[in-house]
Amino acid sequence: MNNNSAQPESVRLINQNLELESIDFFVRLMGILGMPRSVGEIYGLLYFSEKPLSMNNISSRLEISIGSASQGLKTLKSLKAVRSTYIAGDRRDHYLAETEFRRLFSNFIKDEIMPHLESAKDRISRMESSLSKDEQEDDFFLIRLEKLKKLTKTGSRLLPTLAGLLKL
Amino acid sequence: MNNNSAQPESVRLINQNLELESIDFFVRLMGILGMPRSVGEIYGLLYFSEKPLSMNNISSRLEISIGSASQGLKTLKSLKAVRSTYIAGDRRDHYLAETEFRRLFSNFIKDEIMPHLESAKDRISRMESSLSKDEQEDDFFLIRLEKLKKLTKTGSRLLPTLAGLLKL
DNA sequence: TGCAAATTTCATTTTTTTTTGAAATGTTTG
DNA sequence: CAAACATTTCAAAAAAAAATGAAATTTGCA
Repeated sequence: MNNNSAQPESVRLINQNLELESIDFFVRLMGILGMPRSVGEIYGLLYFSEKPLSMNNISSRLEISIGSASQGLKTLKSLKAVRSTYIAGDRRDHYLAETEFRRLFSNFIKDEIMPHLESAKDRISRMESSLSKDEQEDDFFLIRLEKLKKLTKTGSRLLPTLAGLLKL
Repeated sequence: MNNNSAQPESVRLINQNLELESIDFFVRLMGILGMPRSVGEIYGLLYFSEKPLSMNNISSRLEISIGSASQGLKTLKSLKAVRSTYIAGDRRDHYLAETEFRRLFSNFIKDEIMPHLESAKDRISRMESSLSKDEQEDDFFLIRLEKLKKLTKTGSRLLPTLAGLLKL
């Protein structure tokens, strides 16, 4: 069943080890960010690929289904971690890794974290309005609410700044 | 007297709404950090509890198994997000939320992120030594490796600092 | 010390997430 | 325009993660 028959493009020699280490590296990194394995695999493969790869090529090299490849590329595109490139005489899309981690993280924060922080603010408002008369006098509750507000405020200020600090 | 079923301690009125919003809040926050739901539930419950709660109390109020409660408290203890308190005349442990988010995040970074960064460094070394003669001359590979090194270096510098910036 | 309550552990079950694969849809070009 | 290829979508299968619950262990006190 080792029939990966049609590999039309790139019969170049590839540094198998580098590729495997890269995939491993990014599977873990993406894992920390809560992304599925396939997303890390695809990015890791593209990261050290000099030429753009087609979806088919990606899916056969990584031995993942084209469904997974399509889904994973969609995720990576939405994070702008990957971009597609035109290749003359080939109607397929070809993908390249975007290697500016700063932008990558900044998109991640914007897409995956900030929406939570926004809704957290509403939730805190609801907490405040649910306080009974007694609780409104009780420092215990007031202090804890204050801490939550500071947390979300500091978060919304700090996180978008954070990516900027990555001068990569 | 069988005290499994009833709540022996604290028959005080509890602000049900506040509690639910708090649990919701922390389930999501912990979720971002990759923690299971039960961990967020426990912390959310403790966060607005004026008195320390026993494990049994926690598990029955949240309707989770004591196994889950034990496991979740273990995680929270290891992050120092929770501490146990002695209560006279009661041999059970009682838990309180630790509300200094700064320390909480700093422990999270130390326990959950830094180890990955450490092993990333080894992985990058392996990548370097796997480069062929040709690749060692090829800027493409050298630049990408350089970027990975900068990423891990900046990460190990920035992340531990980050928690410190949270003046909460 | 011995016993019972409290807690931890961990094999099993349940739930959630991810992947697959095939059908539907979209796209290019002969 | 149609047929050939390329991509997306999504129900179902597979895999991974979390929760359960009961047995094992630990702890405190009578």
